[in-house]
Amino acid sequence: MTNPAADPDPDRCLPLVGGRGERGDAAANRERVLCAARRLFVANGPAAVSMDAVAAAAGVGKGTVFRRFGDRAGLCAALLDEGMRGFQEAFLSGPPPLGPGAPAGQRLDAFLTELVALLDRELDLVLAIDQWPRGGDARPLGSLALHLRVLLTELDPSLDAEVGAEMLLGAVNAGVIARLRRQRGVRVSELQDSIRRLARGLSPETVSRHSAADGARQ
Amino acid sequence: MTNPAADPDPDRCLPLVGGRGERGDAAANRERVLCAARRLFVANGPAAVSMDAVAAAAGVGKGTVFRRFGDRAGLCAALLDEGMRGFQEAFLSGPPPLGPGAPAGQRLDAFLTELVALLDRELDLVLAIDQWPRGGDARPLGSLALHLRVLLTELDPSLDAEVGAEMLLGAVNAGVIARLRRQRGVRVSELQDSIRRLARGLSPETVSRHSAADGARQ
DNA sequence: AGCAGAGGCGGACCGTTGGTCCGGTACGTA
DNA sequence: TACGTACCGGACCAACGGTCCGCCTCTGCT
Repeated sequence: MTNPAADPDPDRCLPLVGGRGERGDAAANRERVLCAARRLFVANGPAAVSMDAVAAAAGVGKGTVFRRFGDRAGLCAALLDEGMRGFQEAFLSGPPPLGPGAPAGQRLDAFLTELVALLDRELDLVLAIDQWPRGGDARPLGSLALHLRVLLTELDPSLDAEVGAEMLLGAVNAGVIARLRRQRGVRVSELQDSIRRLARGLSPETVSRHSAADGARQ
Repeated sequence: MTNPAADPDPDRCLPLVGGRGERGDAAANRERVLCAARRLFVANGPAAVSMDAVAAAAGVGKGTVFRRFGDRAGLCAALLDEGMRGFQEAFLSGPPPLGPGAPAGQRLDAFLTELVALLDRELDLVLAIDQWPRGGDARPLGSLALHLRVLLTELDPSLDAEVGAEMLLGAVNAGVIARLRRQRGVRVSELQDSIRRLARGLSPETVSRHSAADGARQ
């Protein structure tokens, strides 16, 4: 890129996503690619955008894109990760009820509520990423499953948190949300209600107790 | 479309999957393609098999495959439909508790239990089909959602069956089951337990009632 | 049985895509 | 300022999904 002197702006490369030792132009290009990719993914629909297009829109060569992100999956992961970061932080170290400190029941409700909101906000992107074929094994949102598992275990050590977490996450996968929101015009709050209710069923006894005792209704 | 006014043959359009009016060799070839496709999909993994390969394995030309099934999605649909037919019939006209006649609570449990069993049995295939990119809008298992909705409504008219059905189906999507079964070695019965429990949460009040009154526990 | 026509069959063909490679270039450092 | 190096770009490749059209086979009629 003949980029007239990569901008001197320092915080351009801040997004610690990239290593410190990264060269200035490299960092700038990563940012550009990420930005262009996001834009195209959301605009032209998920599967309708080629890597060529991303490179072109970003104003860089195709090789640059592949060098940076390995392959399509890598690019998707980077994109998703970007949007997910805030949520993760809020969960790990933010204020209750989403962050640590609140009773597990409340945290679970907050987690699911916020998750659905986030998915809805980023629907096009998550949809695009989710439904990519190559993603046979590597699944994004992996860390979400972990968090959810912890919450479930804390809520009721006797239930199978592994299974529960996966199923809950599956219940609100991008396809489901897209269908309900776009084709049936369901409101976000209804989705949030439903997923919370679903979760409540996981541990038949404990849940009703926590629901009443914790005031986890909201 | 040289078809001169609907053909006189009546059963031509009936079983639209295996048309009677189909020429003998055509039917044979369809069978061969379906069979080869199934084999390859399951063996070589989902995304790793090209239409070329299917045609070759079936011993027919590529054109034949596309003529028969339209495109990749069509082939997948045909394949899935094949395995799903039995389940559908059992639900629509088989004996209770899966078939009509049993209380909704029991039918729901039977439905979910059998569904998970079926998905597990056909996992590789469903996985292959599910995770195909082109499937942006058209989703297989569409009729399942409908059945499930009916059941849920019958169970408790006050709850949002649309959302519930989609979420429950999402909770047991192929990816989820594959992950739990293959990577974590979870048993099918555990999955069945969990999905039933999840469903139970959908209607907080009614469910516990039905659970006790219907004896839907098992 | 023989014939004629409809329809299926095959595989060459096309445009596009994900992904690779290497010569040239700009960056960061001594 | 001069150098080594890492990065950039876009030409390149193989493979794929899907289309097309001429040939051949099956089927229904006489």
